[in-house]
Amino acid sequence: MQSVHYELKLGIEQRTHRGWSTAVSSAGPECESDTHAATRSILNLRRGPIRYPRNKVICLEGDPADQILLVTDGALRTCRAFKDGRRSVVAFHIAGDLFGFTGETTYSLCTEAASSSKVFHFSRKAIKALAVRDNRVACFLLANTATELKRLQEHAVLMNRSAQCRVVTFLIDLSARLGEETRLDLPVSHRDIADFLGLSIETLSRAITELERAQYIVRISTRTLILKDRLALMRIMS
Amino acid sequence: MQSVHYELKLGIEQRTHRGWSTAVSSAGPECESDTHAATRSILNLRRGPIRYPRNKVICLEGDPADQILLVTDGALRTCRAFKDGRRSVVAFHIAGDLFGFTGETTYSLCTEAASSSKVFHFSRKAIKALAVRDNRVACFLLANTATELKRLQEHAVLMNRSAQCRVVTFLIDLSARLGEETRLDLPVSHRDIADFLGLSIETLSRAITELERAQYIVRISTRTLILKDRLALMRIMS
DNA sequence: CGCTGGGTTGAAGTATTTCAATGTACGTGG
DNA sequence: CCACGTACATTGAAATACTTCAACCCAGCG
Repeated sequence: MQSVHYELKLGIEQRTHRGWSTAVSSAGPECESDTHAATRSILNLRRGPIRYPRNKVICLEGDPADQILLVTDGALRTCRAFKDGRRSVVAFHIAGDLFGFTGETTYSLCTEAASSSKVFHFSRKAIKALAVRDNRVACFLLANTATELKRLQEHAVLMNRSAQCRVVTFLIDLSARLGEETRLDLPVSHRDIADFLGLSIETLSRAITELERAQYIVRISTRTLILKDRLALMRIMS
Repeated sequence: MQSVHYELKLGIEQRTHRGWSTAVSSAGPECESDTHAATRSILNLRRGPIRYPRNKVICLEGDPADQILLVTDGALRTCRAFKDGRRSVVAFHIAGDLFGFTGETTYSLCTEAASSSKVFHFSRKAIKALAVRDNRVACFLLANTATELKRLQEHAVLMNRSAQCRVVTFLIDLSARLGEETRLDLPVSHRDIADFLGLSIETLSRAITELERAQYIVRISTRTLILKDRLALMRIMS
């Protein structure tokens, strides 16, 4: 295995990419001084990286929740499928995101590769044991879970808003997470985005078309957009 | 101040009520053995209880996030209001719920009393300091945050479903949280529920009327329902 | 070359919202 | 105790945002 540099991310601005080395998200200034040590301890427990092709199921709903994941490349989705063929995507996880911590003994959601991805696996038991010994680790996990919580709260807020607003917010948000101001390479399909935003793919498509017609964005291809007029987009988010 | 018994809740089933003594939610079996000690440590830091009348703002969006709340009576809502007069309710917090932990330095949501409520306040700094010294506390906070996360995930899933399904799920869910099988005393207004479910009050009202017409529930008053046919309700949740 | 999966676009259908009117509970003051 | 006002809830009819259905396009790939 090649030597690896782990870069610490304390804010989206500081995200950097170097090979497949990855940044681990940290929330707030809570344990700032100790975050580095905590991530290092955790990373020592890593297994992988394992490579998953697009649409590969990583954790199934109902499986024992015995692992925690760190995405180093690509994008994962946590979702639930219904009998009628519909599906909800609850969250996307991109490079740098550590997730999968839960109080439950089994996963209540399914985790799949939304695009070809690389993932570190951690034994939940081992991390838990580490957290009990070392409260920098516990604090780190707490901060991480708080970040996930915050993101989901914003998502909940978003769900009461119009299709146009949801789409724009998603695009701006994703561009921030990816650390790209203007060029946006969608790491997930329209289907995934639609299921995430609670819209049909058609409405999503139409919303994007509308944004292009208004000259706020430009479509290079279906998967890459240029956010041309961020101010106007922000205004739509209102 | 009267002597108080704090009852530990490890599952909804075990919830009990005795005077204003309260149960503190704990998520999963993670730190099971230590939860009691952790809650005791935390509770030593309590200030209050403070009584809030309905609609009283407790934390404003943008305020420094320097406290954590434990509801002992009534119900709170965390929400965000928009310029156009609309509002999203992100979560309800009822007796036994500890919340407000965040990685951010300021609150991103507003917390208000959804009904007349009693609340313990904790200094976030003090709790944080405690967590750093005592990792049972850190684990407890982690478990608690994980519970909040889980609840929000389920809510996200719910938002892609029909109005009828959302309403039924809300009712069943709330009855479980309140520990009442059949009789459901709504601790929040229809307005609040509608904003929580992303529906108009009219659709909410119609959905409930529909359930009554189908004989699945009975309306004692606008604020108290009898869940008559849980099986049928479950079927609608599908 | 044609197939397949994903994306776009238009027209028709539908669930939910909005608007408007009526009803009901609750607290206040006479 | 009743009258009154206000806030909340219900119900119907009209409007609409979004979905569904269907056709078409387009890129990647065997």
